[in-house]
Amino acid sequence: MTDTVDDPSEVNDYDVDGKRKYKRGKIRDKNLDLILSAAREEFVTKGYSGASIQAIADKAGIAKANVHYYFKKKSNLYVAVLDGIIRLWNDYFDEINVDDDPALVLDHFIRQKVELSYSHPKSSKLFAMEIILGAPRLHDYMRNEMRPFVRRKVEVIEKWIEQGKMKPVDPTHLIFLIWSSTQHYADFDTQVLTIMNRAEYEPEMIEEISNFLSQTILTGIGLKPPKRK
Amino acid sequence: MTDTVDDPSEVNDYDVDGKRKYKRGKIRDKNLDLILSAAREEFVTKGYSGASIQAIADKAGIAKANVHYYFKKKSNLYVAVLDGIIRLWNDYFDEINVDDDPALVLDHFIRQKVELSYSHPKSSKLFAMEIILGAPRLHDYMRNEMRPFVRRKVEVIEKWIEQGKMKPVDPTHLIFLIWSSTQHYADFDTQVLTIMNRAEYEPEMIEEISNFLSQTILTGIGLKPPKRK
DNA sequence: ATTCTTTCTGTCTGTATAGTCAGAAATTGA
DNA sequence: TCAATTTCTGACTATACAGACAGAAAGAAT
Repeated sequence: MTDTVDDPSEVNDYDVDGKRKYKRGKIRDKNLDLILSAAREEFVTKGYSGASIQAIADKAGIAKANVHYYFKKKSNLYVAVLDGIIRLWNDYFDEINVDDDPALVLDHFIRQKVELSYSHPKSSKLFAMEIILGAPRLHDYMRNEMRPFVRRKVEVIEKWIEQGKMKPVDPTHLIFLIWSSTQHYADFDTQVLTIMNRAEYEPEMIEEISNFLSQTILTGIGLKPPKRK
Repeated sequence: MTDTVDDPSEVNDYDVDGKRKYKRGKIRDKNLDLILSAAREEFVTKGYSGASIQAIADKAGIAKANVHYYFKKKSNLYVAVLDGIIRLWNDYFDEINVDDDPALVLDHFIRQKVELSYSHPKSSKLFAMEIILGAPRLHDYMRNEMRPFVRRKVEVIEKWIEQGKMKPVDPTHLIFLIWSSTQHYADFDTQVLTIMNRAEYEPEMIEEISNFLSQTILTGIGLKPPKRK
């Protein structure tokens, strides 16, 4: 886990031999957890500037000064929250390779992303907000992680096309299409639900959405959507 | 035009007979313009809370107190900006009807939305941010304008399906798919450009994007994309 | 029991910022 | 020219908030 304190040298869990100097207490972990999830909630409903440490502290049931004990500056807390989101994202990213069946892989990818939007809408929104604002804190991540990730997928898709497994389409735009259409249901849930006249998503809707997107996109690029029972 | 001041009765352009009491000056119009576009810029890069009236005033070349003369409260200015965006949106929404050719209409709709994302990225972003934050100021608009708009389109698409003009797909999700995939290029431009390793969009890219989306989506719902020369 | 470390908190400070206000300056209309 | 109206501004107020800090409380290790 990335250090959550400002200056890692200030509170260092490990000595020079890599052995623990002290047991990282349950207290610390519990509080970090409380603070991080309160922060996620606060940041996503108010935006970075609109969020207040006091509100986060209240939500977490912790004194404001104690939040500052764990995270010296607001921006550190924010980065820590984003960090968690990126880790979550990466866990879901799995690699694909040339021998795989495009239809199966893309179907799985789409369903996975819809699922993620459904299970972690707040994370999706926070990530979206950060990018809309110009991603000042995510530039490195995007250059160093996102771009290579996309490039690897693009290469595989290009091979598939060479092998005649699918119609020649621009793989990058295909990935954008999948990202945008799936994340839409998390990021714009307010709009989606208002228009569909619902209070919240139901599992059947998620199934419906996945089916529609998988069907439409796969067909759109000349693949036969895999059968679902 | 909607009144931009807080209490419309305070500064009223019209007397009881509906005749102008005084000519609305060029000064006023010019300044409203300056302020609104500075505000759009500021809000979209900082978010609502992060934006400061001072910064907006500076950008507009107007004293802060004078900004408050035109817009008594920050939130009024913000709403005025959103108002402008919605008006712009509505101008682009054109009605469709049963006799139209689905492929032509949807192709046109997609290209129109990509074009709008390209020409007004900031408006798109601001709108997106507001919805992500839960659309506290847009609930009415969505219930009263957006939902009926979607419903009208949905009805037409359903008729098309009955007439066998296209595959049976859920029209609402189709509209979401078009919205999300097109707006993505405006809202997430930072991500898109970083991944594509470009500094900014070029007209050819816009053409490329439109072609890809129109091709893929139309094919996906069983329509033959119209020929382009 | 003693000492060391971590955890916690009340209080304080400085700063950024929305919004007010009284009156000056400019513009317009007669 | 004069009076009415709009436009503009500097100075001020109130408030919300991030962050600092010193020291108290709790916990762990010996």
